[in-house]
Amino acid sequence: MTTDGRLLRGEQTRRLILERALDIASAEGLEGLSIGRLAGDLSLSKSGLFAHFGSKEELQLATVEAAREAFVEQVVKPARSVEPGLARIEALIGNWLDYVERRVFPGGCILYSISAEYDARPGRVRDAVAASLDAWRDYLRHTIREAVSLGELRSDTDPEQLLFELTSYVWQACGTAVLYDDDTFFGRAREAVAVRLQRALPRPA
Amino acid sequence: MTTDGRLLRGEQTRRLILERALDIASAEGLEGLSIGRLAGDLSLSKSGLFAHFGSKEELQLATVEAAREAFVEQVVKPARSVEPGLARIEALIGNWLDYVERRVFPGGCILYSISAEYDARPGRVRDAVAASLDAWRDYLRHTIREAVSLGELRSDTDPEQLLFELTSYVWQACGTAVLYDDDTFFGRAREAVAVRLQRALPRPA
DNA sequence: TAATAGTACGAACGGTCGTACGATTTCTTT
DNA sequence: AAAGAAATCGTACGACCGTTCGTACTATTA
Repeated sequence: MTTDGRLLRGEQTRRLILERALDIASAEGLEGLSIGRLAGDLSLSKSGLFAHFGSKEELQLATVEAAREAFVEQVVKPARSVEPGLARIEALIGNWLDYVERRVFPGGCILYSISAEYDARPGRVRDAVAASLDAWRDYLRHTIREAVSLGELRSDTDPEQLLFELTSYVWQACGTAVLYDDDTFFGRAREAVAVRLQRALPRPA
Repeated sequence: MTTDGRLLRGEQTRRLILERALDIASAEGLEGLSIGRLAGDLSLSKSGLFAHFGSKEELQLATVEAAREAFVEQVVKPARSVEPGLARIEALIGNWLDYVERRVFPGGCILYSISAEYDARPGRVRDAVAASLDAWRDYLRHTIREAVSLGELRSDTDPEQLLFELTSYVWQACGTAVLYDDDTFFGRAREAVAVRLQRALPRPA
C-alpha cells in the first residue's frame, strides 16, 4: 500500500497473475501451471513474474490461498446474511453448487481439482489444500450443529455423517459435470441434498 | 505369444512397465508419469521403454487401459459370482470401497485421480477415462435396473439418481481418505450406502 | 532535485522433458 | 547353428522447466 491508500503497482500485477493462475490451475492443475506459460499469457517476462513469488512452490501456495479466498467470496459470504441453522446449510450447499455450475473457473471447483492432484503428494501444497478444505468442513459442521441445537434437524443427527453425505453430492457433481460436460449432474446433486435434509427433519412428512 | 504359448519378452516388460506406471499415476497423475523417471525406476533405458509405446500419449492411454483392467479384476469380477440384483449392487460398491481402502494403488482409486486431472483437458486421454467410467456406470445402472425388475428395489426408484448417490459416497471417500490419510471415511461411505439402499427397499422397515 | 525502494526486463544456467535414429544385444524360429 | 525378428541401448536433438543475476526504468520519499 502507498501512503495515500492506493495499491502498489506490484500488488496489482500480483492480483492479475493470481487471477490467471486460478483459471489455469482449475483446468490444468497446479503442476500444469508453469511460470513461462503464465508469463506468456500475461505478456510479462518470466523473471518479472517469478520475482513476485520467489519459487514455484510459493506461487502454488499463493494460488491455493487465492482459490480459498474466491471460494469464501462466492460461497460463504453470500450465506452470511442467511439466518443460522437449516436455511444457512441450504444456502451454503446451494451457493457451492451454483458457483461450480456458473463456471466461475473453467475447470469447475478449483479445490476439487487441486485436492485430487495433491492428495497423495506430501508437502506444503497438500497441507495448504487440506487446511482450506478442513476450514470449510469445520464451518459446515458447525452450521449443522447449530441447526440441530435450534431443533431444525433431528436431535439424533450425526453431524459428521450428514456432512459427509452432503459434501459427497457436491463433490460428485464437480467431477462428473466437468468430465462429461453435462450440467444435469448439478440437478442430481440438488435433489439428493434436498431429500437428505428432508429426511433429517424432526417431523418427517 | 510364442509358438509354445509363452509370453514374448517384450510383452513381459510391457506389463512390468504398466504395473509401475499405475503406481506412479495413482499418486502423481498421468502428467507426473515421465518416461525418464519410469525408465529409471525400472532400470531400463529411456529409449527402450519409449519404443514400447511410441509416444507419451500412447503410454498414458495404455495406463488408463491398465487401470480399467485392474478395476475390473478387483471390483467387477469378484461380484460376478453374486446373484444379480440388490446383492450384486452391494457387492460391487463394497468391492469398490475395499479396493480403494486396501490401497491396491498408493494414490487410492486411479480412475478418480486421473479423471480429476483430465476432466477439463479435451483429448484422447480424457475420452478414454470418460469411456472407462461410463462403462462402469452403465454396468452399475444396469444392475440397479435388474434389482428393480426383480422387485428387490422399489418400482418407483430412479436408477440414475440412485446411481448418482451411491457413486457419490465412494467418490467422496476416495478423495478425503487419501487427502487426510484417514480411513474412517470408508466407514462413512459404507454407512451412507447401506442407509440409501435400505430406503430404496420395497417395504421400508 | 537527489536518494531510495519497488518493478520489470533480457540473457543465461543446469536439468528434464518427449522424441528420433542407428547400433547392438537377445530371443525365437528355422 | 544360422537367419531373422524383436527388444534394448546409447547418443543426440530441440523445447521447455525453474531459477539466478545484473540491469534499467519508475515511482515514492527526503
